This record gives sequence, structure tokens and C-alpha cells, in this order.
Amino acid sequence: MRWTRTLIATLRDDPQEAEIVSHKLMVRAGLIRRLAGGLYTFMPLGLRALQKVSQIVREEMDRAGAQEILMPALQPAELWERSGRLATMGPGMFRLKDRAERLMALGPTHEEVVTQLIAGEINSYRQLPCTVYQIQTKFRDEIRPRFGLMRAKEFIMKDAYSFDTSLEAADVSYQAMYEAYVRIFNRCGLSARPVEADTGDIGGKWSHEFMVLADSGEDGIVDCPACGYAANQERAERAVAALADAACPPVAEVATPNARTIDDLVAHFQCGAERFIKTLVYLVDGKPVAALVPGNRDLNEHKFKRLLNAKKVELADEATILKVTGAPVGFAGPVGLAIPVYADQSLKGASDRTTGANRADTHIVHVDLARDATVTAFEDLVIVGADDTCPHCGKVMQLKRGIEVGHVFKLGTKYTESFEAKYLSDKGQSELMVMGCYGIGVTRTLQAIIEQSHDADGIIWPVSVAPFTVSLLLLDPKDPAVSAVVDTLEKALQARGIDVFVDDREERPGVKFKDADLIGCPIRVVAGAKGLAKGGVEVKLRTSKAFDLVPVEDAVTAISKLVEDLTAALNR
RNA sequence: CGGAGCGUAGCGCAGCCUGGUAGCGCGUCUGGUUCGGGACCAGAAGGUCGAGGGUUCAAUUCCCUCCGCUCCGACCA
Repeated sequence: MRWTRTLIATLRDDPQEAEIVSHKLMVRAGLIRRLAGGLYTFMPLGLRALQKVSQIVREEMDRAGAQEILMPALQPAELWERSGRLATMGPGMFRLKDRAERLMALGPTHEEVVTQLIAGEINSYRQLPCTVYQIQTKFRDEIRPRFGLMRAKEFIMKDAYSFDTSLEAADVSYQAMYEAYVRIFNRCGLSARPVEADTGDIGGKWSHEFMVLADSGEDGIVDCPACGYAANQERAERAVAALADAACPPVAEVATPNARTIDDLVAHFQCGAERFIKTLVYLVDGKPVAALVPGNRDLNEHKFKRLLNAKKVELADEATILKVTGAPVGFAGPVGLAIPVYADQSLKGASDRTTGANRADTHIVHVDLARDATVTAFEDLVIVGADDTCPHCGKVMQLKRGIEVGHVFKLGTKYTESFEAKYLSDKGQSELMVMGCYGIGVTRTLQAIIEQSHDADGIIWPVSVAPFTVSLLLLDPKDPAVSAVVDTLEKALQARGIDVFVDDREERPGVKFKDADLIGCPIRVVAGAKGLAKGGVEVKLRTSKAFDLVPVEDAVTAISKLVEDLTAALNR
């Protein structure tokens, strides 16, 4: 491809819309253009890179035995009613009506459609296991689209779904996908880390996310350097030492005017935040429930929701708090509360703590949780962070940030029940299929690659996903000898199956060098009158400063060798 | 959904406070000089100043409404 015949414009300045480096580079290098918030057009170079990522995903899915299909993006909302997700997924879904006033949705994901499909197609254990996948545009009405392709309203996702006869068989399918994901991200040149994850609205029992570590990532990851335990902060657990609190005097009320927050209390009582028990009143599917965490910790709402098997968990409003505790916000406590009370496991045996008194401007001291309050259960409720100890090995963990590029779930029978996806077993019994689902954000992966691989001058594409493998700079387009060399090289490289992008613009060399660095193809070949006079073309990797002067007749061989080396390094 | 900020040429921005019909850099086009890490000179094209309304002799500028975008937050008691 020739620059002068390609719709590409590089920008000198960072676009005003972009915040993180990968987003800036994608726009500056002319890979994407914004249509509206969360909506982007892929320009020729961006599309080529995207297609390379897609192709890697496709090859690895096929290798893992999955079959490619393509389901409609437009779906009847009735399907979502059937799974019960019209309510839970609700606001995140684009909805519309057709001319017959039927409620439709633009698919944010395809569990419903695929389960309905498979329920109709598969009736015998002989047809199982079965894994299907598609690479398709998804739609989500994000509250706040941001970071370019990272969180967009429309994005491309590879979603795969496995169907099996048993939990054990489903584990095999899950494992196959997990391994395919490791291969996919390796081939993309990405360092992606599997971590234990929360299942969210998708549901199911178990899941792993594949995370690209990056400071700009939207997820927190708790990581144990000692034993390798890693989990999304939404799910991460910690080891808790048993308390050995001594017995304490009976409870006593203390006036605490306007001391509503832990900070206020710390100032008032002049002691550490951990001496307080924070009482949070929540509405869990509409019913009030209290959660207790140490004053220096925060409640993990994901865990709380999972624990209570709830659809919706939200902090109670002021009126509810007044009704339930008899006090305004800021003075709730577990003593005498008539609603279910869940306490963090670290509070088991807690004694001589301070809590709200369920009375305005009052707290109580000397609270022994077992003695003075009724706790429904002690569970893991807090957000785990840096310096917490590993639940497996007890060593201190670290907190990192990551970009979620893939997610694998063991769904069990959640959807196959809703859609009665059953098969006849070898014993002639009708059984529910066991399901798994597996997503990769293809467009997000593309951007994550850039986030992880760039320098001050621009993108550094891994050879496997670069829009072009070789940037061939024609420095003197008006010099017939140089042009002839470029023509020859271009054809010879193409004949070897090596993508080459020729910068044939009438620009000064400096401009071409800058743009080549910005666009970031892994190999740069410079053909100029000066170089030819010295004996050849210059061949250089994007990652190195130095170049080799290679005689024209040896150039294709030399470049092929570099491509092989780069590819081998990725597949290592 | 709440808060803040922004919206002026393809891109990045100034002008607005203190009203008088718009400017800079980059990019684009023409000509010339240049030519190995984002050249220089001369000239040119390109703007309903986000939209609508109001105040005024006069609005990019002041006021109101709406739309769009960006950032922060979404009640942790």
C-alpha cells in the first residue's frame, strides 16, 4: 500500500479528546477518528491492525475446537425477560421498538440468543460438547464512555459459549478456552495475566479475567508475589488473623455531636479508625440490611451482593436509615438493630469497640459484638488492598491496575434453565446442559497493545498485529533510481507475504521518519539516494536506534529473517 | 444522575472580563528556495464563533434555554 493512496493523516498535536497515551497515539497515528462519545471509525491503518487481532483470535478459537457463527446484534427484548436480565442489565442496554411496537435490544452480549439457539439445535449427548463463537459488534449504553476504545458504546467482542453434559465436562471446555486465551494474548505480544474475578450480572460460579497491567487500567488487581494468587479487587480475599480482644466493661453512651464520619470520630476520640465499627445500612433488593466493617476498611459491595445472592444492592436513603436505626445518617450501630446484620470476618471476637448508638449525636463505647449485638453471620465483606495478606500463603500482597481484555466464566445452568436447553443423556434422561461463556474485547485488546507497547515517539507494534510489517520510506520520490528500488522491494516483499507500507509522499525525510515512528511498524526500510550511493537500503527495527546498510539484492532476505525472528520471539 | 470545565477554520488554541461583524500556530493549495529526524519565503483557500431565544443602534463577547464533548463524583455513615 502506498501512503499517497491511503486515507491517513497523522497529527502533530495530541487530540484534545484523549486522556491516556494509547488513545492519543491511536488518533495521532490516524488509526481511528471519533464520531461521538464512545463511537469511533476505524481508518485503514487501524482496521488492518484490528483485523490482525481478530484473525489471531479466530485461529486460536478454531484451534481450540470452537465453531464460528454470527448471531444478530438486534434481538427481541423478550429473550432478556426470559433470563431475567432485562431488569439487571436494564439501563446498560440500548433498547428500541420496531414498527410493530415490539421492544428490541441491541445486544450487549449473547448468552440469551445462543442458549435459545442451542436449545433448539442440540437434543442428544452425542452432539456435545459444543463450543460456538462469534466476532461481532456489541452495544452498551455506558454511563461514561472513555479512553477511546477502552470503554466505548459500540465495540467488537469475540464471545464464545460452551455447552456440556456435566460440570466436569464443562471444566474441560473452560480449560480449553483458558489455554486459547493465553495463546491469543501471547501472540498479540501482550503480557496478560489471568486473575480470579467477580461474575457480575453475567452470573455463574467462577471466572477469570485476563488483565493487561497498566497504570491507566480501570480495575484494581490484588496480587501475591509469593504464591501467584491474583484476583480482581472486586473479588479478592485476604487472610484474617483471629482476634484476641480482652473482655470489656458494659456499653456506655457518649455524646458525639455532629460526628458522623469515621474521620470525625477519630478526631473526637483520639484513637485509630480500626477501633470503630462502621455500620452501613443497605437496601438489598429493597429490604434493609446492615453491614459491619472495621472503621479503617471499606465494604466491597460486589462481595456483599454475591453473599446475599441479591439483584440490587444500594446504600439506604436517609429516610430508610432514620426508620431502621431511629437516628439520622452517621449514628447507626449494630446494638439493638432489628434488621439482618452481616459483619466482616475480621470482626469475629471484636470487643471494646465504638459504634453508633442509633440515636442522634450519640455513639456507644465498650461494644463487644458477640455480647451486645446479634450478628447474622461473619463473612468476608471488605475491599482487599495493598498490604493485606494472601488468603493462600499469608504473605503480603500488592495492588496493581489492569485493563480487562478477556473474561472466562463457568456459568453452570443459569441460562440453560431459563431456556430449557436440555439433551437426552446416554441413559435416555433429559438433562440440562452446563454452560460456559468466554469474551475477548477485540477493540480494547488492540488499544491495550498500544498502551503496553509505545515510546515517546509513537506506537511500537508487535509484528503479529502491526498494520504493516514494514515501513518502506521512499526518500527521493523524484529520483527514478530510488523509486525503482522501492518498486522492486515492495513487490518482492509482497511476494513473500510481508505487508509493506510505502511512504511515497513528497515530504522531507524528517517528516517521514517522524511519521514512521509514530505509526510504529516493526521494521523500517529507508531507500534514499545517499544510502544507495553508500551501497544499499537501511534496515532498522522500530525498537532500535541503529540500522544496517543492506545491499538491495540482499534486502528481502534480511527483512524476511527479521520478520521470522520477531515472530519467533512472540511465540516463544 | 450530581458537580465542574469546555464548545471560535481540518487539528491545537487566543480573543469574550471592558459589545463595534475574528486572529495565531500546525495542516491544506499555488509559486520559489530547500532536501537524512516534523525547513524557509511569498501568496491563497477555508469560519452560520455549537443551536435557539433575549437585551442592545450593534452580540463571538452580556443574559436565558437547549445540544454536544471532557473531567470528577455517585451518597462508605
